[in-house]
Amino acid sequence: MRQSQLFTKTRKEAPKDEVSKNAQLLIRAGYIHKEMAGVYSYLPLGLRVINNINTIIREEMNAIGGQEVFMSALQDPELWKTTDRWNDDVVDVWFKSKLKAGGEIGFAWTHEEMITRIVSQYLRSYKDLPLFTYHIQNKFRNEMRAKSGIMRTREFLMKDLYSFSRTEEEHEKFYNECAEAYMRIFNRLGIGDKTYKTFASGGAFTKFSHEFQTLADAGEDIVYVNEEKNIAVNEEVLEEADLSEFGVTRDELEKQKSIEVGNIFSLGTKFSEALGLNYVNEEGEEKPVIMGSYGIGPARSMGTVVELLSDEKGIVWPEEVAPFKIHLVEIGGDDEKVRAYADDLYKKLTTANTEVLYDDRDARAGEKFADSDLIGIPTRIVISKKTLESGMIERVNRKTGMVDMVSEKDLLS
RNA sequence: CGGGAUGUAGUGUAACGGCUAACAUUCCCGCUUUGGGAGCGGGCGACUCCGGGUUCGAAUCCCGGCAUCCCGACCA
Repeated sequence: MRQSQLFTKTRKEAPKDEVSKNAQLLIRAGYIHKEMAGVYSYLPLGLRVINNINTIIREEMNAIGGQEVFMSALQDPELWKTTDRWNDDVVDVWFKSKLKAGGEIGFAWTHEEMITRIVSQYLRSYKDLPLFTYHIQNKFRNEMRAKSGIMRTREFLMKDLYSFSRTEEEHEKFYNECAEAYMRIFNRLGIGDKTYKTFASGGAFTKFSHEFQTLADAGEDIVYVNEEKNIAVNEEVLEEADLSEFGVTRDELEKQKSIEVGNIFSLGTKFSEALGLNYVNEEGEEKPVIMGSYGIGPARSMGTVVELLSDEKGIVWPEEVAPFKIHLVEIGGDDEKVRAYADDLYKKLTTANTEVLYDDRDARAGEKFADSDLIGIPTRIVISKKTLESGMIERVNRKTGMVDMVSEKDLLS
């Protein structure tokens, strides 16, 4: 798209009420807008990033058999009463409202109850299993304190997948496949080398659950890591008895700050029993379905990428996440030849289906370069009188700062 | 929810209880400039968060509310 038509603009200074690096950079570059504490809107650049992240998540979830649905945000109190999770004393993050017609309504903070009821409408036989459903949708949580920019908000996008299995073995198999898919996702997001599948306490049905923790100074969580052994555990399972199961000792672990970018856990039959989600097995007996729940926050992941990969000049997006692949910057655009060439190149690139942001603004080079660094598109292409005279095109790598000259033909191929 | 702090043009900052609320930036106009947020001139933009109070006089002091941030608690 042409940058002259992009309605957002960059700013030199971040609002004083933003302290976190992710929000400061994302606001300065025009990716997001803060509505109020813990509530952010996504602007054109930001939405493109979120969509890219969601695409990665979808591809990986589909690859392990996930079926995408889209569940409503508005929640039926009666449904939640069956699991005793409507009660404010049990769940303290509810946003609730009254219906004009009478009665109450809730805003979804998770979807176990809803998906279980939906699936129960269709699932009868062992032949229907296993089944994996997921959706990407807004969650609402009435947090006591929002903080850390887009990392901990009251309204946020979440991908949650729910698995339905016949046996523990079947459940375990998918659980592990999903964990592997999660690591592929974080690798593609560019934060894989800092992200650990972390042991956490399990709950009623399994001894352990897992969090995906990305080591970062901005993190709110604490994990204990052994990078060589590729093992991380959270505080809940720091007992020696647990640690010996993982093959580490306490003094081999280093305490580090981290961001929880995902989590997976076994639900056992808690929801299936509460909501009557049973299937008939080969012997004709009715059995409760074994469930699992698997979450990733796309917006929190976006914030984590910014926290980890930005530098003093601005954001540095990984290839797959970036809002555009190429930032085409023309300088000296009052020269008709430069303008015409840049226009033409823009046309060729977009025709070739390359996502390109074209800085066609009537601005000086310094301002354009500063903005380009701040916005953080991986590859910058510079067109100027100089490049025109050389017959080559200047290409700058945002991450490394490396500059090379390429021919138009090589660029387009 | 406990503790602390802060609310002034879009943004960042200033202003002793006292003149028309100042400066920078953004934005608009003109000239100049043109490879790292250029320069000069002119201009637009503020019920100083809201409501009370004290005072001859309040951005400034007091009370209440609201909002935002930080620390803690909390956080499937």
